[in-house]
Amino acid sequence: MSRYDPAVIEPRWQEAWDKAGAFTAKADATKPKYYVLEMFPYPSGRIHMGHVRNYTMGDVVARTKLAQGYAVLHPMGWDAFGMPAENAAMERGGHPKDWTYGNIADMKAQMKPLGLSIDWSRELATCDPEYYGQQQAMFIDMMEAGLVYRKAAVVNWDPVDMTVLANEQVIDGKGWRSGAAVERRELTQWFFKISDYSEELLSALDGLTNWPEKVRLMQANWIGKSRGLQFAFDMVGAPAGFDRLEVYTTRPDTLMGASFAAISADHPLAKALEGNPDVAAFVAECRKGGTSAEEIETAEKIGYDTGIRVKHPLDPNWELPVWIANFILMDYGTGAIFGCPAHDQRDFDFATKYRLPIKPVFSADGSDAPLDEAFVPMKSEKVHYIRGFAGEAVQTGDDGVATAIAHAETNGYGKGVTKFRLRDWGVSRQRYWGCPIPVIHCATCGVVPEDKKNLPIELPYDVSFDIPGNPLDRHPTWRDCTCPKCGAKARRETDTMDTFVDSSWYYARFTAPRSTTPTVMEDANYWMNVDQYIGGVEHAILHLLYSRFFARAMHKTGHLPQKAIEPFNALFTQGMVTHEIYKTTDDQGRPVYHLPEDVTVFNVADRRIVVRGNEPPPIDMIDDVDAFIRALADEGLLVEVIPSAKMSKSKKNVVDPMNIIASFGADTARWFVMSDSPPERDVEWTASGAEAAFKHLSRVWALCSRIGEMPADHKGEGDQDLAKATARAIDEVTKGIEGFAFNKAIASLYAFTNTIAKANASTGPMKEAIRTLAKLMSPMTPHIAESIWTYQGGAGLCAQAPWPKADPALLIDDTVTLPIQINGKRRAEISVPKDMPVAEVEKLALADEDVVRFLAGQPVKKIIVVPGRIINVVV
RNA sequence: GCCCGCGUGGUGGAACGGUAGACACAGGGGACUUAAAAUCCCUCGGCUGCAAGGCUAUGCCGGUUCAAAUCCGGCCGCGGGCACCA
Repeated sequence: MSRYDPAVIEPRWQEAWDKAGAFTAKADATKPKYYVLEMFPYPSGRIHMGHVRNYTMGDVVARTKLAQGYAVLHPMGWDAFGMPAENAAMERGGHPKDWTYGNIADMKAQMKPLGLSIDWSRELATCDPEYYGQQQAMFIDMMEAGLVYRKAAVVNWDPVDMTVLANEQVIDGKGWRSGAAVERRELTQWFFKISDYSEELLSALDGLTNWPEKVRLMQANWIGKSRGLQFAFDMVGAPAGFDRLEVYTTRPDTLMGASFAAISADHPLAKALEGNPDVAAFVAECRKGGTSAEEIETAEKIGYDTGIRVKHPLDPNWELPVWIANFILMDYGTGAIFGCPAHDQRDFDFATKYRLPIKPVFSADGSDAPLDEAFVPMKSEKVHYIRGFAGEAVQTGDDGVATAIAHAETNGYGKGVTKFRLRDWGVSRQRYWGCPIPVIHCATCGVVPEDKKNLPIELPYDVSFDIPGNPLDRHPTWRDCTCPKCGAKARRETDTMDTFVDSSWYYARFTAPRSTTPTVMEDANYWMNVDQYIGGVEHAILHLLYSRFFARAMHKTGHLPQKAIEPFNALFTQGMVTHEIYKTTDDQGRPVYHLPEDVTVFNVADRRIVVRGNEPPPIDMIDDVDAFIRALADEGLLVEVIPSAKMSKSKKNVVDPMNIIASFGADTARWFVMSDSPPERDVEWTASGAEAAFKHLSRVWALCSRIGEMPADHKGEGDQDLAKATARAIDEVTKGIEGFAFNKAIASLYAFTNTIAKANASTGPMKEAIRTLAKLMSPMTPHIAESIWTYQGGAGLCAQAPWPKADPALLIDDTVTLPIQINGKRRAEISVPKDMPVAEVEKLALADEDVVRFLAGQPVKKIIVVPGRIINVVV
């Protein structure tokens, strides 16, 4: 066997797999199916290490399941609509379509050398009319099913560019291009009625037992079910038609601590008061800045006293002022609240600022002392009500709320209401590079869905990006059309869909990617659901929640079977790939970042030093390390190392996977991203780690050569030990892969490799062991595994060979070593037969000479024996 | 501001509530070599001890338990999300 040369073997095996059609998904009634999917990429043009990690994880699962006898579906596609394509067109000219398809070709060319077991015949791109035409058909179906409507909603408005901005394009409250102060402006927009499914999307989370607990929690909090009291204040001094002010509160037990009422700047009452120039100015002030919750909630809290008063529901003589406040959201509840500063920090800050009363309703011990900050214990905690009006004086917050609601209902001033924080999904985007909303505006018929036979409504190619705004708006021949209902001249909707719509059903499309309907029931029935979905935790809420909603909508409109309404049986959220950042400073003190390949890292006397360039300075004969470092700094060579962060172009802490593949091969890149770090955690890319991975693969290669050259009749003593080690490796690697503990699987493979290298066994068992090693490595490093497999006489392709099974008899040891603790500290250990009864183990433990010495005659109070685990003696 | 997560040697990490540091990287020492690279062997949390060993140690403080990195409460630090980034 020659030298390990990935550049030679990797293309050869990739070709062999292609030729064998090894990864083409084929429905097979005789096999169980397995659908593994990684979140599809946005075609930025370059793959990065995060992609390599994500797709390698999916590939490990897919290859293992294939070996275990499943019919595997492992597809790949492109989340191809979105802003970057338009930005590229604006910055560099060119067309979003050309840019996108060029990027897809580039990225595919970079993914191919990784040797992923992808069925490329199912490839799809969301920007392809074949895909988005079906999405338009479903939009129309959803309109007919009552899941789509229009309403006014606020957007970020750039008053200089006269264009809508994405939250990302609002920086410090200003438009990213114009620099103008952004305003919130209302626009009529299209919405999906995801709120129809609030309760169901929440309760169904309980069934997602193979999802990370944290993702389910985040989704539950996002949906935000709450039980509270809705009631109306009688108003004094309000404009005509505003007799009562509806408010919703989740803490009705704090009603006696009310010190003011506050309404959103978007509240109808605020609008009615805008005749007053002071109010108008204040409301305008509130509308400054972007629409994001982060911006609104971190903005300084400001308020305006309207002069209107409301009467407290429990005391008609008690009046509270009505304020307009910038931190009240119109989207949640009724857009109006009562403020209880004693038990809500935000209200506390507001009350302090505007000198409003702060009256505690309850306290920990029943005292009525003034507060320095809001007292907000958990609702499950018991508190002393000083100003309670319902239920016990000492009760939990939960009970306080329940009795307050009951009190309100009995006395007729309010009622218990369940509300959700989840808002309907606004899908309108005033942008070109997205799926056109298939709707027509007709002067006589109103808003009419396009006739399905006219689908797809394709994006026109002849558009320009030289002026801001949506090019579709100023494209007359595309925009002008005829009404499908009455045939009169009409206008096409120029909004396109949120790209989250595209990614909310691609998993279903993969089951029949070329069909002329969105899905084909037979295929969806066979392949759905996705058995294992893998992607970044940053998608924990929006993408996954939208997909769960969309699957339900697709079921309602006949595009998915009932069983697919929860499309992802198991979810795994992987961590990011990070790298340390190398920084120097230029003459003006501005930071300059350096690519990892443009610096040199070395050690001098236990000090890790990084310098610019590819050559380390001469380091022999250094006796004063500090002086040496100072000298480097004076020459401007010394590089500052900033701790690892997510790889990003702006910080230049990126490693191009293509460079790694070019120097070490795909197997090394794959092995490294799967080793060391647990997959859910961030992994730091280190050059030394990649080299170590390559070294290890070379060692395995050399070991394979050595075994191949063993004389056929060699006999060794260690056959049984090797058989046991093999069984253990099979067991541990299988469990590691199935439990998404790839790092542990790889640790077992290191140990197994070391065992084989040191083993003194006969030739046959040695060959058997290394073939098993190759098969166990093959999900991670498929190419080298094929070479070893073939060299050692394995039948057919390693990729298609069955997964090995561990002989259970070989996994059990006859004797176990039990540590003995005295008062919880490990003091000794004994070796006992694995089935020894507890009483005998106790006797043996107490007779142990170390134990006797430590006990020094003290009486034993208690002895705890955890069979097969540990013994603890308590004195 | 709100929601969620994470924190273990010089580094990445391992550890059904049960021997903290598996497996690696880096470092140190040695073998081979004219030399270097490669390879192989030994060592490797800290303090202490000739040694056997002892003490100490999982961000910080407190609690539950025979036993806590793990469970509970509080704090600190870092990261993700916050509805028009994908």
